[in-house]
Amino acid sequence: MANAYSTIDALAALGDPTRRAIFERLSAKPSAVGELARGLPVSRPAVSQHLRVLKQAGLVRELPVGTRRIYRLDPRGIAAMRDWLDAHWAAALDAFKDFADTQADQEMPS
Amino acid sequence: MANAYSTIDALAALGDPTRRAIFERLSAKPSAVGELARGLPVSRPAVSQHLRVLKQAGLVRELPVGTRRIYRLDPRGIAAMRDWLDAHWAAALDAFKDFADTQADQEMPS
DNA sequence: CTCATTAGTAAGTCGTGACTTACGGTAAGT
DNA sequence: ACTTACCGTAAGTCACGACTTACTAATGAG
Repeated sequence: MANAYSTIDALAALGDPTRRAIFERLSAKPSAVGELARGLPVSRPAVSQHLRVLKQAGLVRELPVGTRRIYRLDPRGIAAMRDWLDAHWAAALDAFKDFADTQADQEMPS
Repeated sequence: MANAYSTIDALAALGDPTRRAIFERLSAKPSAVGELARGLPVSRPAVSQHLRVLKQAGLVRELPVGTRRIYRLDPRGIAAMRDWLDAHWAAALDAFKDFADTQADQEMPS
């Protein structure tokens, strides 16, 4: 089943600051692993491991070109996260409305 | 400065699975700490600590009622995350377009 | 056919943070 | 005033994961 753009994995992946940095750099420009590592305070293998996590989370796609692997963001993973956020945002608004009504009922029973 | 609805903190906060569970329960219904803990596989102090992180991330608001503290989601924190995602999503699309053009130029120089 | 460049993997270290139990503090009920 | 219920904080433990330094593999150039 590998990855199905599950928001769960995406949020866990972006929980790490280094992965967020990689994510932001890729949003500005698709890049190879070494290129990313040169602009970050971690080693190249570390970047490689982070990219694997991001890929499994459905946030990143890779395409090999020669001996290099160009990584770019996967809009589908981002869209899945946004849908998840929107759903809970809407649910929270509804739930708070019900909650407020209940409170009002308790304080003004009639 | 406390919290300013920074997406950075919000993503880090939702990176933890227990905090995501709390977040989802609060989206369905504002709840007190003990009520949340009763439905989760962790102790009440653990829930308390998670709620503090969520609050500092701008994702949650609390209102004291008697000896209890009712927690509910803060739409502003969610909106900040969504804006961040949308910005990077748009940037990624533009960057990929430029990237594709560059690739085409390199393969068909004229 | 080397040699150089790029990148993923293995193995091991180490700090962080997610948990626990114990405690103190506040509000409501009797 | 005493008890009960609810909650945050302190302190300490422990596992996980984010790093590192090897090593191996694959592609391109000379």
